[in-house]
Amino acid sequence: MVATIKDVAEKAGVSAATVSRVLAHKEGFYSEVTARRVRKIAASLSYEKNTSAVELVTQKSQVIGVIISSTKTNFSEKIIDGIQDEAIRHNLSVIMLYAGQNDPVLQKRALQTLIERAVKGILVVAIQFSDDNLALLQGSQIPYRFLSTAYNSDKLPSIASDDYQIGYQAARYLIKRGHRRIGLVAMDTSGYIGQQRVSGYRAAMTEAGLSVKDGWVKVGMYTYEDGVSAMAAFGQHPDVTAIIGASDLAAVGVLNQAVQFNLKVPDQLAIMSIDGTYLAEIVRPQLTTVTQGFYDMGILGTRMLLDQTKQTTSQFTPIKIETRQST
Amino acid sequence: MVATIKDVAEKAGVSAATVSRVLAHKEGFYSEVTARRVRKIAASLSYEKNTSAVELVTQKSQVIGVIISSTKTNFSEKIIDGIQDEAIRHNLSVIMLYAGQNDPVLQKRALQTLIERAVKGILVVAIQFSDDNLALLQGSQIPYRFLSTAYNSDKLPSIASDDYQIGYQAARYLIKRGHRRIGLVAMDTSGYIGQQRVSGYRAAMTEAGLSVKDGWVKVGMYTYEDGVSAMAAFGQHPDVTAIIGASDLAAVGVLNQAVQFNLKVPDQLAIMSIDGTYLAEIVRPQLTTVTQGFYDMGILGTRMLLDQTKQTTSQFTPIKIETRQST
DNA sequence: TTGAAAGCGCTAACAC
DNA sequence: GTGTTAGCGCTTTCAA
Repeated sequence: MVATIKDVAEKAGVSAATVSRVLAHKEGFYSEVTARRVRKIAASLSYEKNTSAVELVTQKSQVIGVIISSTKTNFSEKIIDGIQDEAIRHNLSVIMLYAGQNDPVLQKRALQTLIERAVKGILVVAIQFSDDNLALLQGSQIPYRFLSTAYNSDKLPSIASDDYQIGYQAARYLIKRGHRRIGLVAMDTSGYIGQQRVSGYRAAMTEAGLSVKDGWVKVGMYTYEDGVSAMAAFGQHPDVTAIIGASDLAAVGVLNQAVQFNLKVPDQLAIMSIDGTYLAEIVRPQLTTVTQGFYDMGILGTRMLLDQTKQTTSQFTPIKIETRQST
Repeated sequence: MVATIKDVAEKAGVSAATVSRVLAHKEGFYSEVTARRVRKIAASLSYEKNTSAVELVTQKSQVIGVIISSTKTNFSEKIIDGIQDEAIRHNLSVIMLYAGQNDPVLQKRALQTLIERAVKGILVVAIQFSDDNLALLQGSQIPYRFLSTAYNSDKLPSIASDDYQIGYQAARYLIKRGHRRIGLVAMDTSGYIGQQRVSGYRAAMTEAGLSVKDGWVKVGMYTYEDGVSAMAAFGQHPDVTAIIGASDLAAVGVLNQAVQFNLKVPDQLAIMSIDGTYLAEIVRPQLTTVTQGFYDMGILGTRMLLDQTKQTTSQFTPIKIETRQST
């Protein structure tokens, strides 16, 4: 059997309360002498606090839960780094749960695990919840925040990039460089993010007096394969001179297929991507990107979770364009 | 306030015991009529079980904990997929905790979080624990298993690739293709894995009557940058005709630096990598790899965690060589 | 088929 | 400084 606080108390010749106080560092509630004895015995017994009991009686937890998708786009890592770093600063533990990309059952499972544990807050990374899971989350009384998933309404607190601006800035950047025929590929236009980006892109085109031909916008799910097949659809002699990939991975797909077609990048075809993960830097040519502030999303999200007063305010983290070799 | 079992019981006009039985699906302990009423009221109150209380009283948990490193080599993802899939099959929840790569403090923090929660089992992925953390884990009475981290001794249950074989097979593959001067790069020889791989590599060389020159083995920490600088150290006119990278990422570093030197891959320099993640397939030329069975490690690790009888048996998952364009 | 009661391990008044 | 006591929300005998 695992040692309990009682075992320690008994062996140390004190009450459980005293042990509790010593182990919780409640300064000034015990003498150094007892403290030392208690600590020694606790260690010798391999005593570990039973968190279930602690949380049950204190009615609070020092844990924040993060729900992430097992997505193939790889930016979550940076968001998580941000969350971790900020959580450590506040002396909180972070537990992460996987939920499939668009699987309501897995989402619910992850969510429920967190709610039942009454975590201090929930961060949902890059996942769009189904309606009933959203209701479950909202009914739970637990502070939450969506990272990198803007919902259509401002009623849901989220931290993300301004996806309209992403589309707009990317297109504008290419237009400024002389491109007039620009493709946008692998975007999931069934979601808000994709819709916003396409809108931004269209706005930039229109603003420059350019029209968008049918076929220039190719939808997908941000994957590598979507990039490949989009480029394949454009063919060996694409009628665009530049393509924006919906993610770094998708852009690499475009790039590889373009090379396959013997197209010189960036001379015959410019490629730009969205995200700005390490991938953009390790492929050749390196990809010019609209880089998102993922790390900051993690930091900010964690901070806001703890600051109840700001619960419903959504926020954008800044984006920036990093010029590399592909444009 | 959040609704408790008592609230539900009261409103349903039954005892807490009955509510508990209904909600835990203890067949045959209640009538369908009460069950229906209880369920309806529970839902209307947004009642959620308090897991702390459940675990406190039942003394067990349906959760397995996974400790992962925030490493830059990116294979953990597949291991985690395996863990998830197998866990779902057993109706278990999985929570993941980050621990820095080699930071005993973060390791301890993660470990403690898990131990205090009395999880059903702990899986440690790609992390080498410090001695005291190892002691902490072993003293906890919780089943555990190391994935992709073989320890020097067979006393610690682990599931990993046979790293000696990885080094041996990789070198042998290249030797068979006619290479006689082969480099090995970015391996961390302060750890067991790196040591084993180097031994295997040396054995294959010796077996073929080849000697290993000073400078052919360059150490590192499996990173992209290590690959780059190793290749830089070999220079524009390397005295090897093939290089084995310690990870896919490291091999990409080698590749990029080689291309920078205007070396044709694979004609002037063959490159091979270890891991076999998606990276190897999306770079050009695609990398020939010693592919590890990461997904299977996850599956197997989870399964063995639950099967106490096999607790201390270590096991290897098979490796295979996938020929691609870089050799 | 249901209820009463005990108790899991811990913390936090409150008393001394 | 330290002990006593009550009770967090739940499950599980035991009794009815």
